[in-house]
Amino acid sequence: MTQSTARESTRERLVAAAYDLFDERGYDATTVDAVAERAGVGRTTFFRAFRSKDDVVLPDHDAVLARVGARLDAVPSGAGATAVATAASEAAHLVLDHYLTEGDRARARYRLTRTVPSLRQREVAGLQAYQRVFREFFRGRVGDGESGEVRAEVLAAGVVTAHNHVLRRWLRAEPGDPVAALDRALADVLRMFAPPRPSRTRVVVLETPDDVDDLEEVVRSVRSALEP
Amino acid sequence: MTQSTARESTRERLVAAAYDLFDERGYDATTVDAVAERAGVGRTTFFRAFRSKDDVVLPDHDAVLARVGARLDAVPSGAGATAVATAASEAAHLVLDHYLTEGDRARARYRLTRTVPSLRQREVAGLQAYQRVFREFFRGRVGDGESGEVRAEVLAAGVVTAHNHVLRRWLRAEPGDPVAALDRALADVLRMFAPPRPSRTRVVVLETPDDVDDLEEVVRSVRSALEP
DNA sequence: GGGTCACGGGTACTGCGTACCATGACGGCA
DNA sequence: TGCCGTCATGGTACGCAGTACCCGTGACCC
Repeated sequence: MTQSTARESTRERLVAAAYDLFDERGYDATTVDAVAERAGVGRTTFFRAFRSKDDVVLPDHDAVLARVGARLDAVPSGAGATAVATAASEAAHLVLDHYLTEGDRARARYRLTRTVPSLRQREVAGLQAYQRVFREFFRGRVGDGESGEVRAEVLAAGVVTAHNHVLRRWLRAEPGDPVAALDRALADVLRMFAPPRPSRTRVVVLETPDDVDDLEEVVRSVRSALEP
Repeated sequence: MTQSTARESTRERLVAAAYDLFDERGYDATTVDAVAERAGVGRTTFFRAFRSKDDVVLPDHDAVLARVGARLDAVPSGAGATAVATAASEAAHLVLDHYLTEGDRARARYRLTRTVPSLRQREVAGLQAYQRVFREFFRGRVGDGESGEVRAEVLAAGVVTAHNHVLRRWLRAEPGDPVAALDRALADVLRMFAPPRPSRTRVVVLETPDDVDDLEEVVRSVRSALEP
């Protein structure tokens, strides 16, 4: 084995361990130490393979952003939701080549050539699920001291990340209905990015009389939410 | 003195100490301990006044996000590109006004007299990538019945991104006049949220005879739009 | 055999953010 | 006047991300 192959193996083991733990405990509850321990390597090795914990989910981030932006730039003004969803899907697929390892890439290419049409149909509806992912991600993180880069790039990278994770699980060829597998993977993504603690804080803007009426509804909902 | 006033005073002292230290050492080199010490309060008090170190320069974050959402919710589903773009621009300016008021106050009090590390190149490139992504997200959702919540989510991400970018650029000011650097950063953000150029692409559905009649009208309007 | 080099491991450190507990000031109350 | 609840504050300890530095190991070359 050459050195580069050995390093790739270590990196792959870290990725597998990380995603396993993300599935089990969620992203925030997964520590770097746990990832390194499960991968059977030291903590230092982890930070040599990845610049940060986020880097496991968002490798080579800048290149990804550039490619996504270039693909989206090709969408003409006034295009409908389907065109945008297709572009997002294609952009995500575009970066899969950058994300997946050699072995996964071969499998991905093989499967995508046969299943991309149906996948795209699925994506058009699935984009709304991704929006939920983003919403949940933001709810738990915006303004809570997360680094600015994470906040800034969630929108652009979130779709790629979710897509990546979904396809990564999907391409593992789970037996059974692939659509059901995709749904399970999506559920895993939602759980992975769920906020650590549900917020009991509600922000209400009062500018019009209707806002006051809405406030009463908010009060009721909060009150009921606080009931055991 | 009431308690709320005393707490406000503490908060103000913390803000003053923080910007003092940001001025002297830069944002990253300023620790929370140093801010608390200079303000003459304990570390715990700092985290009671601000949820995080970022919160010192990103105050009232949730409220601002709510205002953005409220503004965008006022746009009816199916509104045209101009209405959405206008709402987005107004919401962006609303947020920027809020934050830049804080910034102006601090800027008036504390001059950035020291040169701190210059803006990293990847941040400059990143802003352009965000610009494309956000614009495309908006463009794809215009008129397709998406809820205002989705638009709010997207623009909130953009606003947070943009504002954070401005502040980072400011706090890590480039060599030269910090005020001019801030103005340039602001100009970038405002340009980022400027309404996109009017589309020259029209999607026409032909299902009834009336549609054909409409096509002629479309042709005329496009033709006139193409006139200089 | 010895030197080099890439890689992994270990250790200690800084800093952010949280949890928990003690304290002292303030105000109500008997 | 003295007791007591409340609350802002401060101190301490902890967890975790990320960095710096040093050391061990094994492959490779001269």
